[in-house]
Amino acid sequence: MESGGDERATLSGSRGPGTRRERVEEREAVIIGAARALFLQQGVDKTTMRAVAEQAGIAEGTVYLYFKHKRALLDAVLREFYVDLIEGAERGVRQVAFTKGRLRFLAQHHLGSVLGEWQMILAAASPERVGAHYKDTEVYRLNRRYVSVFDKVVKEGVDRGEIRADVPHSVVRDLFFGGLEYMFRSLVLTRKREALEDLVDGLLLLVLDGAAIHDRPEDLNEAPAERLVVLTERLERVVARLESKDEGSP
Amino acid sequence: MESGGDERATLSGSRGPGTRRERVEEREAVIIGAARALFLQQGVDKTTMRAVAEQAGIAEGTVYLYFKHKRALLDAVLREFYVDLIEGAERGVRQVAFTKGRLRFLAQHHLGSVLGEWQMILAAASPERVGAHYKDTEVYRLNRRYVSVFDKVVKEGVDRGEIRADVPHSVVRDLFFGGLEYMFRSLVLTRKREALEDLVDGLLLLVLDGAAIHDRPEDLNEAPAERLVVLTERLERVVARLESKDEGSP
DNA sequence: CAGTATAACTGAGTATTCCTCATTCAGCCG
DNA sequence: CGGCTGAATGAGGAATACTCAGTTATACTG
Repeated sequence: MESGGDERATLSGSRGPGTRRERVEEREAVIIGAARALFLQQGVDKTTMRAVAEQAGIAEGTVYLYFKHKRALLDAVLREFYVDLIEGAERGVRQVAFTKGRLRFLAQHHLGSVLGEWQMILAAASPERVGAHYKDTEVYRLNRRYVSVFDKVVKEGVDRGEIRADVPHSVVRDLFFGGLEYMFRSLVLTRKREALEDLVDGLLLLVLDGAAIHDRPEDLNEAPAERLVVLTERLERVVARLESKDEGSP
Repeated sequence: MESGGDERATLSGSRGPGTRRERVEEREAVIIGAARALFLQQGVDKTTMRAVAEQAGIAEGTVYLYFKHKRALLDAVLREFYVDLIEGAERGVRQVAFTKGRLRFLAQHHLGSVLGEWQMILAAASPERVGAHYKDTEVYRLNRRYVSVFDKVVKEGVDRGEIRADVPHSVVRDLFFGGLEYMFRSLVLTRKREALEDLVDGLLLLVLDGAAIHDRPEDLNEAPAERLVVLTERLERVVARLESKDEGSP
């Protein structure tokens, strides 16, 4: 799929920007760029391969020398998109100290990127993506890498005592990214992009503090001994379960 | 689009199941049913109009007498889907008393319905749906009606003092449904459908109580009983972590 | 009941689009 | 300069959404 080898290409290319190999890669990049622009502008479905070729300044058949089908081309575009997204997320997280700030950054970064290129995100989530072989694709792995940036932030937050440990990670993740995706749809629909920061604040407030009202102060001081008893029983049950599981497996 | 009037049709239809009008509507329903089955089974894109016609027992051209294009047919199918969804949601909410229970029902109902017919939900969220004229479509209005069931529950929760009023409604809604959609994707991907109820519990826990830990620094230096409380909370966190790590196998 | 107007239906044909492949082109070596 | 190999081309095949001229079924009238 990725073109034949030709490793013996020398620097002797009198014409063109460099070696044969370099020219091939250059052209691949041109095609991806053309596709990305068109996909973004008019959507994936409405972009014909003819238009991509035209935009790239080559013949239609040539595109198929570089990408087996339209889907492979879309994958390459998605790859570029994800690489940028991941890069930005990792860099930003490194520059912020505490969990809340990191989550705020991730949310803003996600919304900002996605608002610019939402066709990509939708394409990445298109029907076939949910089907059988999705897990074998590179886009899936890229998605995992992106999501893992978030996971790491949460995990560190738990270790620091900033985030509760009794909520399954997968739920936190789904809520965060799912919520973001719906918020971005609302944004696109209402076109009120200036409200982005307020939305992110609302998201954080909700994800961190919840929607319920608790009049807890009394609860906390109520019968500490009772709570310890309950807790001990829970601990014993967990340990028992863990022990029995260890026996069962090698 | 919806066939000519013919309001003067009498009961005199000697053949067929009834009047002309009735037969037309009957056939429309048959087409929608055929399309729904095929869309569900193999996805919208891979379902050809020829296949729909065949399944409905009519010629391909006839389908176009009832639906202007494939998209219109999809809209009709979505309409049916949403009507069922809304009906179920309203009925369930009526039978549950408190906000938390209602939200739990809505989440389970949504996940259950969507797991059965996820192709529909994905189709409803397809790229064009986010574009310019989405707000003019009937699917948009149906979606609003469905979502408004949730909104009403939240609003009542606020009135009763069960739900905080200082979180924007739109954010709660996006978080809830967006989270559900991502959770359902995880479900489809991992195929662990038996975990549905646990997931819903996690969602509610998170949406209602939040992910953050709030310890009160001043408490730390107070009476032993207070410190016991803090200690207990820490223990609880550890237990929860053990328990959640233990999740996944019997 | 025969005749007819009209609604309902049909499927071959059109246009578009993804993709293939026989042919042509361009650069590099002896 | 001649020949060879990889790159590029664009006409053509196949699939599919949609159209329309022709056909059939139905309901109404005399």
